[in-house]
Amino acid sequence: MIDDRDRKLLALLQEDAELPVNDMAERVALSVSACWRRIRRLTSDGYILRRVAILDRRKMQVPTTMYVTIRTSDHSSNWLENFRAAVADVPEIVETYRLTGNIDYLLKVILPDVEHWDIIYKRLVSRVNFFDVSSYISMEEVKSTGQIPTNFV
Amino acid sequence: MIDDRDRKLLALLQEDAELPVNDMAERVALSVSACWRRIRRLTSDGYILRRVAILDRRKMQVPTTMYVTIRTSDHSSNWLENFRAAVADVPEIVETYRLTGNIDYLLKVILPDVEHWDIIYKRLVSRVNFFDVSSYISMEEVKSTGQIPTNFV
DNA sequence: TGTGAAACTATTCCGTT
DNA sequence: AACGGAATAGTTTCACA
Repeated sequence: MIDDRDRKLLALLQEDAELPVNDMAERVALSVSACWRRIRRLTSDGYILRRVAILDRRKMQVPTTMYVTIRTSDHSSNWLENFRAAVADVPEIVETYRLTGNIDYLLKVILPDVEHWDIIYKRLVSRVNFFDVSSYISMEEVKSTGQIPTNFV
Repeated sequence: MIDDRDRKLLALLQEDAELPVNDMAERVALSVSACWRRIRRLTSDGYILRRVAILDRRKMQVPTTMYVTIRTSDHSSNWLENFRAAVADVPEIVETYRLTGNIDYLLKVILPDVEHWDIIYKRLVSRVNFFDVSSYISMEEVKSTGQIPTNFV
């Protein structure tokens, strides 16, 4: 189990994984070694999965976000496997969820521009059959914390 | 502008931001100093925004993902400001996009369990008026790379 | 562009509570 | 079991060739 200090450390690391242990130790009122041991434990216990760099979408020339809802009439495991493989092969599709309700799948797609979706779309439908594919362009990112909630009010 | 080596470095850093410069240098066939200078440039030019820790959702007791579509009949800037503030105040809402088409907003919500959505829902509707709120539970994360595409086939 | 030394950080060790 | 302090090991950073 983790305590409030651990939670605080995890929140800090979610914000900035480059903070020196020294600084983190100060923020949670611990010695460097105690703090370091906690971080090691949180890592080996699997709370911290990895540390990654966040890149600038505009700089990387992929500023466009689209969401795509998918409905299928074929609910066989064969179809799913096929779909899964197709989705895995397209780097522009960064997230895919199977949902409850009248939408079967939701894709998040990251693209250089809206027109590029057509290429991806064609690549998908050439490999998988769909009953319905509806796409929504993101006009504005109102909120985006890459962080999971660590505390609850 | 960035070249193929830069692109490779960025891809590596997106995968694992803890790699020592030494290792990265080997992977792109560069000297440590040359590689280090590239990384510094990529950072100061804003390609690399920051480095963050990725936490385990299950370990953190928030395994549930929901997507919520929102439609409003009030398109005033006042409503938007109100909505934006409400969304900002809820840590469980990790992403919010304004979309084209018949869905106005799409929320991604991270929760301890499905039941918890009711609490969030009540908190939202107490502050903002909605025309329609539809929620979809994620049954399965089919794909999720926290990475933006760095190269195109 | 590369070398190597200085500066900074992470990590381990050990005695204490 | 977990802490703090001190010693050690490893990386990053940068001046200079």
